[in-house]
Amino acid sequence: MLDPKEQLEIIRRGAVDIIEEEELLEKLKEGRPLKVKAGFDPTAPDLHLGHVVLLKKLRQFQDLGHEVYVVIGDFTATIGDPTGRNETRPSLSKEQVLENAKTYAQQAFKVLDPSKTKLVYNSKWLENLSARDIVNLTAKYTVARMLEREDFSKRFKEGIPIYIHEFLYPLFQAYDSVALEADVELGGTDQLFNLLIGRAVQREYGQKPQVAITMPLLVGLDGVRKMSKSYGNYVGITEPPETMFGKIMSIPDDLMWDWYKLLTDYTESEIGNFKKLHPRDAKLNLAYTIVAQFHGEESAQRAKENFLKTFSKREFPENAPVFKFPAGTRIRADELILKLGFAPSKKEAGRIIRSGGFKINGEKHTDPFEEIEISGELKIQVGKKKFAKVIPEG
RNA sequence: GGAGGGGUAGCCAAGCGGCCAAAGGCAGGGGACUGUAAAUCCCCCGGGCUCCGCCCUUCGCAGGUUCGAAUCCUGCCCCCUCCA
Repeated sequence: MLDPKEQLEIIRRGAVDIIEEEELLEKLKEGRPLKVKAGFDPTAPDLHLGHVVLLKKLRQFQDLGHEVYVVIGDFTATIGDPTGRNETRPSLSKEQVLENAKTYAQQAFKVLDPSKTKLVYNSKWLENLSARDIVNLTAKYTVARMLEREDFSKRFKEGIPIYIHEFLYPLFQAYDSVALEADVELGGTDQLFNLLIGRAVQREYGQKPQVAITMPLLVGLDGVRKMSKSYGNYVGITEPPETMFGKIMSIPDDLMWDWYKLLTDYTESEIGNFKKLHPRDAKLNLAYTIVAQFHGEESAQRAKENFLKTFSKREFPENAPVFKFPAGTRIRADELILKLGFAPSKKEAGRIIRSGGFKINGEKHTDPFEEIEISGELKIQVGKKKFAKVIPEG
């Protein structure tokens, strides 16, 4: 194992807060593998680059010889984290949660080392708490302290309802730490409060408090809000290389340095060098690097070439999805677009066509009612990003 | 339990008997420009109809009054504020 100070150095990289660093150093000096915990909400079954920031840090811990506990919040998922906006989160069925958890693990192992990862479900211990246990747990924390949490206090002031069960969420998360006797808990900066409650509650249960480490929240494709599936500004880690590449290329320039820092292993000075490049080239490299992490160098290379051809040289992408229609089919333009799934309604398809966003074999067609005959291969383009090959069959 | 305020499209928010598929903003889509960046400009943004017009469904829910309702009345549900 590395020297504690060197370990600390690595751990500190990219982290926003380590509470308390002294304590962490102490724990590291004990020379044992630390129990490092991070929770994941299995409500949506897909991990995105936002999660990767955390996963990468966990991976570092593993590489330093520590033990990572991925806590699937299958129980807490049914409560819903009080983020304020997703209040009516549907509670998921058990099967659904397990299903999601499986995908989660699978995806998480693209970053984590499976042999050093313990996958645990918090229903295992939370489900068996009695009313008395819960009362005991809730007696460990005060309403005043709970209201310190920013979104609670804000909602409280603005008169937006706060349900009592929402107070339970952080307490249960804290209890996870008690159950696991966690040494360290990792989370996004939005988790700081919950992580701190974990410390307080562990102390109450006679345990040494965990060290809370927060990582920056990755800003999503829009360059404004944190990456989140519900904002649609995310890059899923299982998305095909081409899609990933394209999405990354569309982020605002300013954002790319954050991404470099949080999603790649480049050093500060290397990143500094990229800043001297044309922003487009720096971004191409970013996209390449990230895609390579999940799909390998080869796919990344292909995705890059595909990108350059399609968007710089405006060539039709050879790997466009293929749709087969019976030979000689005659279909109206707007209906075709709808069939290809490139518009949510015929009306919308019509609008796109009228405004010039529809091309067949590179030629604009602006009449939504045009009858298109499918006799040979047609290269269809809708908007800038949607491509399909339509070929006759039979 | 009492008094008052409010529920409008993905979100915010006008409208308060006809000209309302419903102003404006944001988000989103298409086009121009370009580096699928940003900024800017133009167009669009409930659905259907071969569509410069017509039809259907929408303004918390259910009824009612009207030739005509998002707008008025009744009941119900939900939210907020103050008081208890």
